[in-house]
Amino acid sequence: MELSKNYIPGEVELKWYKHWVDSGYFHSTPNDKKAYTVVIPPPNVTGVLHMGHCLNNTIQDILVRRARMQGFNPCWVPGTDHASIATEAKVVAMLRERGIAKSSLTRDEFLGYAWEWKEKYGGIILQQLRKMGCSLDWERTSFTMDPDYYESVIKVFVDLYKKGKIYRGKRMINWDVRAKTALSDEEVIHKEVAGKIYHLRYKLDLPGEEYITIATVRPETILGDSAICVHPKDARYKNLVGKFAFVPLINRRIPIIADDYVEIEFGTGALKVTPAHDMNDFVLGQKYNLEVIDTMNDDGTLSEAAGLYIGQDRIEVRKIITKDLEAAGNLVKIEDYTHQVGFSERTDAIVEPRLSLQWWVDMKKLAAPALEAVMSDEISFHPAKFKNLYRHWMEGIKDWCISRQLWWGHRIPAWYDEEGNFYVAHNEAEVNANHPETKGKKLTQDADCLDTWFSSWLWPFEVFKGLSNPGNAEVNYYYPTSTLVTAPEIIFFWVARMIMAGEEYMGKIPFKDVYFTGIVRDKQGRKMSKSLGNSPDLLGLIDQYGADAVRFGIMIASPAGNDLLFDESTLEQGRNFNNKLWNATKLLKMWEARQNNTGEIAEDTKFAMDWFEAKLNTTQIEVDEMLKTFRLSEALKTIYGLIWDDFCSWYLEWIKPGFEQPMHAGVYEKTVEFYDALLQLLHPFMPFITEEIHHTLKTQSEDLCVKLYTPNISVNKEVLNAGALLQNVISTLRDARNKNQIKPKDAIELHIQTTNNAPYQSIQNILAKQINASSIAYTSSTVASSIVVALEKDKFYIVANQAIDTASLKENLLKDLAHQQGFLQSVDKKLLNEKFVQNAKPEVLAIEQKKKADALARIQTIEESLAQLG
RNA sequence: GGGGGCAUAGCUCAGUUGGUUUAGAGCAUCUGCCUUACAAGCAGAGGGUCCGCGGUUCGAACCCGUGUGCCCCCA
Repeated sequence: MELSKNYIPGEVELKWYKHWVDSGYFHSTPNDKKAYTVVIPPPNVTGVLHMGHCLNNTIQDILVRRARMQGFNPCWVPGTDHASIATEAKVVAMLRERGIAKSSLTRDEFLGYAWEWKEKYGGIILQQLRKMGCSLDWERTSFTMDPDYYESVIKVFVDLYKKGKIYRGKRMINWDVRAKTALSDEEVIHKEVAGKIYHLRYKLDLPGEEYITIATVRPETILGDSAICVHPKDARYKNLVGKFAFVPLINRRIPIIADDYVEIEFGTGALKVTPAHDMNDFVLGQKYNLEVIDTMNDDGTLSEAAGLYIGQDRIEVRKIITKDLEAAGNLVKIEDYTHQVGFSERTDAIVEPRLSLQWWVDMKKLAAPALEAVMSDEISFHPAKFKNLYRHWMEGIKDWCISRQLWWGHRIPAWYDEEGNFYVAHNEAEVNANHPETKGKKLTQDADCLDTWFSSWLWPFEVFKGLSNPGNAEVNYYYPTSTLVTAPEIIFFWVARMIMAGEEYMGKIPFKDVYFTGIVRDKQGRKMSKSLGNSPDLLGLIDQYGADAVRFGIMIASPAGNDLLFDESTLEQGRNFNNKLWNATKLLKMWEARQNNTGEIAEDTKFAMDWFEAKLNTTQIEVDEMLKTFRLSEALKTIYGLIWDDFCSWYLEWIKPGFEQPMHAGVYEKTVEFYDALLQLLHPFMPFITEEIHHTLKTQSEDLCVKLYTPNISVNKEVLNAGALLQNVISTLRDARNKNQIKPKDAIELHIQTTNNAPYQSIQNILAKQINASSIAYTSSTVASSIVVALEKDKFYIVANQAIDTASLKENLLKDLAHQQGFLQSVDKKLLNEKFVQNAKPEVLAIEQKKKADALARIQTIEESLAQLG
């Protein structure tokens, strides 16, 4: 078989992915093996694959493929999230392009368009995951708005309401006065605006004409003031705390309170507190039990509660009230002031903070067991540093606002009668059944949807219908899942809440390990984002480098627990690695065609085989350990080094027959076995090329994808050390050749002066081949006219047909000598320190003594060599 | 404002309970090689105030304090 010059990934990837899926390798059903379950963090249904997904899903695929090869029954569940806000925004934008306003549609008409959109674009991201090689069980593809899933979300809402864990309450939200809807933070665009800051004085409730002056950018909101706040350490106001002041124009008497929230330096250091119209003021209001006076209607005009200017728009009122304040003598001064103002993404109206009735989940009780699960390591976080963060958040947890003023999502199962009473139930019929007084009355369902995360927190069990079909065989088998791989920024949004839901509804934690990936940044460390345009086109990269190379590139640059600085050069490194693997394959195929079965295997070839076997075994153990502790990047680096350096650069060169010489069949067979083992180790990281080469090497009875992996745990340490010595000698002698400008083609004669010939004799042929020596001899005395090299306690004399550069030889030896002497000094410093000798552990002492002996021996060797040079 | 994290070679990172030959790897750089698998390669080399300061200890990259710089989350 003729193999191409370079490895070409495209067709190979398509071929094997299809084969794996057709063979049913990715589909799991419960059996007597141990389950290894992973649920994908469901990407937004309208999303397209970006670098974050690439990293996240590569990691999951590595874990899942590895589990498959270890004999688990792995199940990796794919799916998508309906992503209410993001999707609704896209649908609204699409409609706008077609000239259709959302406000002109009924709810059902709008949802019709949304579903149409979902059907059209919803599958794209799942197709892209196939290109990456992800071994997902496609027969289990789930969606957070599948009919069963939808029902389960409603069920959970009703259940939590019944348990008293869901309630209705007022909350500060971003209000769009034009669209008359709440906005999520993501929908508010902050712009810098040149405005004014107004200094206003409030008369104090004290004898005489005393005032306190505050600064505000929104003077019209003073009508909703319920306190003035100063910093407790502010000397100017210390004696006013606990006194009262009057709101100008309406003369409401409000307290002066102290809180270190106030910045002393800002404005006058006195803050007017308007709990109904400012986020931070609302918090202060709750803390100090202040009155909440909502002075604004939903269209931005002032309400009855304002007392003045009722029905006029707040922007107009700002102008009028300024004049009235001036007339009343309350206006101290107006200054120019540039500040951030929020605008509605959709209507461009200035967003007003406003109180609104919302649905809430009472988190305190849900959080307690979820906190305990992580603190006790029942669930392990990797890296563990996220435990602290998690604890801090869970201990100060706030209630969760779950209602959203959107149509795309799970509609809140609450019905209102015309008197404003509300009833929570699965459907209207159930409301009537539970509350007979509602029969015949007009009931209206709550118009809002639930927060997307209120459905995603059920993901780990509802993908197995754990709620819609409780106790079914699948959920019993696959739940709890094994490992969750996700981004740290959703530790609270998603991870914490899944733990709560798991405990609440399954009575069990949802996963045992959570691996937090880093954030993908560009070379300059900037987060990848659409607006910066620094997000590369992933599919383009796969086309250019191949999926394996992309997986390699992203993993090699992902230190565990750190962000990933994406740089295309690592993909290039991945492509080069593909090519290296390909070339090694070509070499083996060449040897296969030129085998010879006669005669004994040479001593040094046997040594090479023993050495590589030991190296392979010991590295497999290391890699296992790294993968167990989720150090995936290190594991890949280790495998990369094992293949490139140990296997290709050392081992293959050591066993390589002379020019046009045959390869011993026994050696060939063993080498193919080694290579296959390497491919297997690498397979979870680079599945396509490894499968391809596995089958190129020879006719296989099974695919690598499902081949069981059993590492050999016995390691021959002695042969490992002998190999390391050989490598060291080869490198040192090659260096000496280089430094003396001996051309690679020129052969040398080598004389070794040592007290122990044995270690060299078994590897003599390898040594000769690797340093291009025509002969190797042993000597007990110095060799004249040679290049002398000192290594460990031995000396090597290189005789070459070449003038010897004594000066540079001497320089090298002197440098080495200085180093050894410095080292000896540092060891002596310890050994001559009585306290060290008294306190150090005996084994540490022994090590230091050995270091000293070694250093002395080496110094002697170097000095002898120097003496010889004269 | 509250909380968390990080700082080791030009870059990205390892460095386990403080002692493992006066700190290791990959990439990049430099030198020499078109050597019969591979120039997308081979062989070799250089490169460090372990962020600053102070402390604990016989001994600190590692532990403690402090300063500086960067990053993230929440409001």
